Amino acid sequence: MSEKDRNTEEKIIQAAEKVFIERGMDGARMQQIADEAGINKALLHYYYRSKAKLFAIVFKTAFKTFMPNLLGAFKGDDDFFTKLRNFINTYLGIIEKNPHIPSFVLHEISHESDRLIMMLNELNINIDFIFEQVIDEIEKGHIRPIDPKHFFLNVVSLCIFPVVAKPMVLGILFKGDEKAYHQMMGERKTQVADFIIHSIKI
Amino acid sequence: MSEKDRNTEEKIIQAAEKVFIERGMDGARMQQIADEAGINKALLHYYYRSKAKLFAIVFKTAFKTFMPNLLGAFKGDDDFFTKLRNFINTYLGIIEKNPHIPSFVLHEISHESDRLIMMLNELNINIDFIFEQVIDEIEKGHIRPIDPKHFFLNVVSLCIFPVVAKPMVLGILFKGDEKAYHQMMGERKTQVADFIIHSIKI
DNA sequence: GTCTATAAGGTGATAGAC
DNA sequence: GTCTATCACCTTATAGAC
Repeated sequence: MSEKDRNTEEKIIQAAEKVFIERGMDGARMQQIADEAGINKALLHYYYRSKAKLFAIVFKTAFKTFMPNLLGAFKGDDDFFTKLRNFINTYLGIIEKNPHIPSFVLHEISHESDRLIMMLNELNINIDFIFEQVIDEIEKGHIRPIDPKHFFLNVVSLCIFPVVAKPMVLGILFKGDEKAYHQMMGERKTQVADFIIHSIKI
Repeated sequence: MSEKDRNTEEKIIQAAEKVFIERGMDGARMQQIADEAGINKALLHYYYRSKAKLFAIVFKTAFKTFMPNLLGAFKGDDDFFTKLRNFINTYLGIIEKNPHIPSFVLHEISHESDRLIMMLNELNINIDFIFEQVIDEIEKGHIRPIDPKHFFLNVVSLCIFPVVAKPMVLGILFKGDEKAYHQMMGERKTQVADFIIHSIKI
């Protein structure tokens, strides 16, 4: 594969990412992707046979970003609360750098539960060990009794929702003030962790 | 307006709601809406001139469902915690009955922040009085110090996210078991309220 | 590998008969 | 009001020259 090829491939993927994430599969246009990449439609099909194939590549990458292997934060011998803070810090950091990924993934996957199940199997995600840690902490009397599934769902909800609903949050909570919104999002790492820990710590 | 008109109009709107909410503006097809309504495309355009106009009607209704006037839960003389529980109960109840509305609204609005701002102005939403109540409760020593905006955002996140991310939650937390997912969602009213109140109550 | 031109099929919207 | 037929346009995808 020549240098030129790699550059063009790269340019196409980057353009495709931008357009697909901005407009979704149905709203995206091959023409716009070509324009964004500085080439023409024919070349797009030369490299990636169809819109569907190109989308699949973009989606897969986005999915891995949305669902990174950050469960590692819960491995190791740290204090449970430390691990929790690490998880939240890492995840909010990723989301901060890729703020449009969550809504893209959630929207596109809402019609295609089959693909989701395949991807989940592929990534071999298993979070049972987190549930076990929660139960362990309850038994040790470190945290109050709480259903581990609700607990985990709460953590993730508090991290992801504010970016998925950015337009609403921006409009209602900040009356359109982008700067205020970003400042609030910056505070979120500590705010979310504090909120959760206050809720569960005995 | 004759009885027949009203029935056809009604049928069209219901069909449009189903298709638009399922596939989004870009993914929806007038043909599918016509089929769903048991009529043909021409009649669709006879009643509602264009796809855009029909979509606007559906979206507006969905938006009002997504953002109902449930701030009323925070008015009145009840205990703050009672009001909070009422808010969560009411909102989760609405979401339970319209589980596809949130992701539809959030997705469609992500490209059209102009329309959003207009709608928000139209609905004249003002939640400052909730922030004041939070500050009041802090000063009275009923709840710990917390930024009211973060607090409110947390409440809403915990309510909405689990339905927006249903496919993910279903796949990861419940390995595809729909029944288990619905049972969990049923527990959510008390779980969310308890989680929040544990976090803020002194 | 990259381009222009064009095919092939779909989609929103309208004309016109009933 | 409701239908069939059709237009005009758009979009993906390919053919073929360079």
